[in-house]
Amino acid sequence: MDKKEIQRQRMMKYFIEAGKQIILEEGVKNVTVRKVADLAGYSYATLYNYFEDLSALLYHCGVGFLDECCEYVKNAEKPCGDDKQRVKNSIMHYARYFIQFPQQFQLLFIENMGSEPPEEIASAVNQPEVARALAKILWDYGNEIGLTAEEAAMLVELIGGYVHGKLLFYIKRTQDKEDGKFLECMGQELEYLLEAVKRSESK
Amino acid sequence: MDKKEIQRQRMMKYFIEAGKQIILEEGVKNVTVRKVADLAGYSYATLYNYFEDLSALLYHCGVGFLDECCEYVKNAEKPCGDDKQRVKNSIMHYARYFIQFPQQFQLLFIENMGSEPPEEIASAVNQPEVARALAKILWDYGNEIGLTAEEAAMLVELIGGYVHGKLLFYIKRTQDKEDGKFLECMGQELEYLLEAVKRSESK
DNA sequence: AAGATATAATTAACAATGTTAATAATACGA
DNA sequence: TCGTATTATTAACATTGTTAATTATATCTT
Repeated sequence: MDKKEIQRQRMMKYFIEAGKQIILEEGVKNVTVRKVADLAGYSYATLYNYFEDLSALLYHCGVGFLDECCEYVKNAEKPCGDDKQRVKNSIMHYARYFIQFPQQFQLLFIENMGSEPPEEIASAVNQPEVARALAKILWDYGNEIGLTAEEAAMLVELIGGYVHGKLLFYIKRTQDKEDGKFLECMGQELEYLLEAVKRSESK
Repeated sequence: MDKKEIQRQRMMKYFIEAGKQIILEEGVKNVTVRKVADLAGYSYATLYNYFEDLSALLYHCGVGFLDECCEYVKNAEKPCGDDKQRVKNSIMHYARYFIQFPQQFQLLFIENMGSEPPEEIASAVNQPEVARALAKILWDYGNEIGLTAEEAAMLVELIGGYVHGKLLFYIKRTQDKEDGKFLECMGQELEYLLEAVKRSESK
């Protein structure tokens, strides 16, 4: 009965894996219907039996990468250090992931898909688990140091905006390759912000 | 002698104006060599006598928009209010410009040109006047409230990252149209950050 | 001023792209 | 085993950026 569904899922996975591989090796803008189908072992038109269009396939690739990113961040949680350092470390690992895989930032935050994500993965795309997890970590920290709910929410927005803005600049700059320096600066700036917020609270 | 140069500049302007118009009316990704040339009153191949390729034309459009943005921000400077409010207002106007003209943010910060900017406008693209102006305003403010040079530099990075990150999210969300709410939140968040930094300084 | 030459503009053409329609192959049920 | 429904493939189309070949225009020399 849902034998068909199993087969369909499997086919989709073949195309998605091919797409992810090309994204990693050649970049998002080099993903082409024919290349993906070739790599998956099918003809280009076959792809359209499983995906509305190319952007639907790319959204599915994005979900896959988001899962990997989420796991990457979770695995990096070290219990050592004080609360502020733990929070900072989680955010830094999130950034580190995209420094390591710039194409995924390109896909998830920069590339214009030209159409909405497929319904079945819309929430995974628009409210990614990793984003919610980081927001929660930050929110809890805010509460711990005595921020009001509004202040904690603003802190989440401030840091979320800051991290993605910096990453946007980093990814677009083709020449800057000194990852270490970039992450080092980001660490200092996060440290400064978190410390300022904390000290401002205990005025 | 440089009669030729004058003519060349004029021709370039025709194409650039056509490009800017299409960007405003149909968006960056709908700019096409043939459309631009049509609107400028020439054949598509003629464009290549004046621009290396399409992305060179787009860079020139970007410079034009950056100039307009710079003027927009400068004209919005109101002398009323305290230092913090003046600084906040400048940043808000910068953001307001891109809320009003999302296509320009798309062009300047999101779109992947696929090649480096033409040499003669590389600095205007990479270190835009408006960015330097805003950085200076913020830096001066940091000094006024007693920050060290390093701290002031970090504040510039924090706010620059934050603003562009938030704009990135706003521009990519196709459905959210409530500009007022977005700018209102940004105002509150900037206020909170600036206040936190100030209070943290006068510990 | 007239012909020769350099410069600029246009048309024709190409390869690559996403996408769809027509066609071939395959699987499945009676 | 035959007929039908499903799935895969090939052919085709319109657009895209870009270049080569060709035509028109301006400039210079005598």
